[in-house]
Amino acid sequence: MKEDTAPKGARPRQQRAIETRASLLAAVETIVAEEGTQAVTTTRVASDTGVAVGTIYRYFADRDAMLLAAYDTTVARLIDTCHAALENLPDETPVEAAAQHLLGVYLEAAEATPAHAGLLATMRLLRPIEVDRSSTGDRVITDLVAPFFERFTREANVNPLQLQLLGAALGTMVDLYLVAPTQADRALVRAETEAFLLFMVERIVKES
Amino acid sequence: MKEDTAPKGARPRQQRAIETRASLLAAVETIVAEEGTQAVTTTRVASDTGVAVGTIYRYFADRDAMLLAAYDTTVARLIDTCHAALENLPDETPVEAAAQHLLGVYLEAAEATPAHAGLLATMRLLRPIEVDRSSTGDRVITDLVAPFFERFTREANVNPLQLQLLGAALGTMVDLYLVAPTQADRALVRAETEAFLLFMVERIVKES
DNA sequence: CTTCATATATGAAATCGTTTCATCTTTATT
DNA sequence: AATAAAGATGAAACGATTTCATATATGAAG
Repeated sequence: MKEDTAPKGARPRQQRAIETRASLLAAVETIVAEEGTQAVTTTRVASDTGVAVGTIYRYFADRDAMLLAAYDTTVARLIDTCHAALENLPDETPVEAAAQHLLGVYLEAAEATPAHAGLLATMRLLRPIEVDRSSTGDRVITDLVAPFFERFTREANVNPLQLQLLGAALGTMVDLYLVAPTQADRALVRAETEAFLLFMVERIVKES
Repeated sequence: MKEDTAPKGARPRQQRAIETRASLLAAVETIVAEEGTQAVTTTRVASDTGVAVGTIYRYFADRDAMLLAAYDTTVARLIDTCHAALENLPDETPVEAAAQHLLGVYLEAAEATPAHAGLLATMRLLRPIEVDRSSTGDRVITDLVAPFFERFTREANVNPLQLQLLGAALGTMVDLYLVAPTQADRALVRAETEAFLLFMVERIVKES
């Protein structure tokens, strides 16, 4: 009996499908970087990648889901870079120095990701802040900031709300850093961001 | 000779037009508050207000412009409330106390504005951060934060970038405050926000 | 109070983007 | 080589945005 075809949300099983999915996300990232989120239309993504429009819907429930997936994969790549850079830190590094190092690495990685600001803004609109204490919409918090504090403050049970606050504020500061037109502006934003980060680190560590 | 009709971007001249424009913006705010930005469609706004769809385009260039205008007017109202509350502060009030007071007033006003978070997120997407040192997209910075520091730090020429940084970070913190589910969460977010504000005030004042 | 220029409003139709779905092709397995 | 499941297709349905030719309302001038 010829049953139904593969379910909608199925993870790709064939190599071909994995490549298709990746090319879709890459196209989204490129378009966002060059022309902004509004230029990301299903027809545009389809023609840029050479697939049919219908194909997009085999990988994402709708356009919004595609944009969110693009944010997640882009940021996941960025976070991997950060984690790799943190591996090299000696275990006895104090939290403050580690935080400064992490910020520097993140800023550098974000600079090399032109779609960063656009995808972040889109994510904020599509996944409005929710405080359910277990999952935030932003991978930067769950995958980078939270693990950082778990590693560097041993006995701590850091308040998730504080982490979200830190992550959200840092996010907007990074945005400003990325769009700063002159080198002097960048330096100023970076200095303020670093100061804020250290301020929050102290508050968080003090409470644990 | 029957020339062309009124230009597109013309400000309303008749009482009728002023009311129409206001009713459109009020409808947008209501829809955002109750069902989110995505529910704001031109047909929906038209039917909610009882005007024809075409009429919307006599007041706004397109749907995005309408949403941005809704943000601006909503926030302008909110800022007026804050300014009124600051009037009553004695002149000799120190900056720190004034800042705390301002924050409290703003949070209270934002709480009474259900469309706040939705419109803010939309504004961030539609008006990406630009650092041209003269105009930011966010009225909270230009109309509230900047005047505050001009009033409370006499000799200061505050760096606009610092103000943007402060405004952007505060904005995300206020978002978190508004969605905090429990009273305890709110209290925590508020305490952190206040601490951050005072931290920044000190940095800004110190440099002037 | 009539006229007339201009402001404001209308809504059907053009346009464009999203989404569905019946059908076709490819892949991997036997 | 046969076959079942995965993957891909693209025309068509749907829905939202936007335009525009036309109609009505307003207020100032006579």
